[in-house]
Amino acid sequence: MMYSIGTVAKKTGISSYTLRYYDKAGLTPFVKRDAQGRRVFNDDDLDSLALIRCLKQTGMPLEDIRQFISWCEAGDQTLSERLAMFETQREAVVAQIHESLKNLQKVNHKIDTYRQACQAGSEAAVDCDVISKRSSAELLKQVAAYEIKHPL
Amino acid sequence: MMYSIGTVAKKTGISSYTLRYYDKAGLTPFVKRDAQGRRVFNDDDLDSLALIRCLKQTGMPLEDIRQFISWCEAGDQTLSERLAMFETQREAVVAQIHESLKNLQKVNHKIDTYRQACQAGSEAAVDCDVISKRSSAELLKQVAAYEIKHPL
DNA sequence: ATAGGTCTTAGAGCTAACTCTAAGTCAAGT
DNA sequence: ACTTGACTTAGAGTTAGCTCTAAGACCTAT
Repeated sequence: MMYSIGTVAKKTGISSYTLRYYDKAGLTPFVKRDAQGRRVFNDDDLDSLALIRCLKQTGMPLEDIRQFISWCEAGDQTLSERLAMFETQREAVVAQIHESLKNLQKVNHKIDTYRQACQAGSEAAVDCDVISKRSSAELLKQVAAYEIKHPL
Repeated sequence: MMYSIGTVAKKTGISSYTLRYYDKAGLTPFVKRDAQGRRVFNDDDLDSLALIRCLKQTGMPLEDIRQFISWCEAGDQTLSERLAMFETQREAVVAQIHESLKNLQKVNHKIDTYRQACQAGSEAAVDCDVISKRSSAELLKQVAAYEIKHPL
């Protein structure tokens, strides 16, 4: 299947402005053009866009993504660089999740104390601001519960 | 204990430029001044900074954090707004973790295939690009393993 | 008393990642 | 034939969140 930039924008939620910006930045050198010079996306291109979005979401700057794409274009002699990149990026994602779990813990604790404060009608009544340290296991269970409601 | 802006910068890793920027933006109206007009931070202020950082990390814009802080300054009649804010923010954090788990899954899969490709010396040999869907439970186990190495 | 360090302010500059504008091409529909 | 609409380009503008500069005040140690 072939898709125009507008169609891809709708399908992916990435605006056509942004898609052109990515193209100019060298993130999508694989996108072909038609006789009129307009971009024509195929299904592989959509997969690549999904990967670009994934990398971006993990906090990778566009410049690094561009590097990765150019390794892909270069072929098999860059396989180990690409593997190393993803291994580094895995560390980043796991650390990110770790950070988020800490933030979740803090937010949960705030919810606990504000619930009590709302009941009491006053903040002063509940100022034992010691974190009721929920275990990591409990936090993971909480995420897992969300997970069950909204599967991957 | 009292701390100068420079000391707080070192303690928190937030630059003094940024601390002044936050102050100008209304995020830290609680910070007192000395006779010379210099900012003086106490331990409560450090706690508030930690909370500000937490909210920022969960993706909340500074403007919303400013709103929250001004609710805090306003006292008990804003308790329910603050509770509602944290409840919303919890949803955001959980969704964030959910996104990160999806990204982790994708990155893991890439690592799997690039390992095989590196072995084979060629990408073409491994192009069965079907995601070897790891269960969410497995992903959570992976995070939990990290968790054990680097406890909260 | 003078140099160094830390602070103050207002405001300019920077970066990443868009986001949009202007001017123009092209093809399809009425 | 002509309008509509989607596309093209180069390049300007925007936003958030810093990051720094310049000019000056003040305290402390030599």
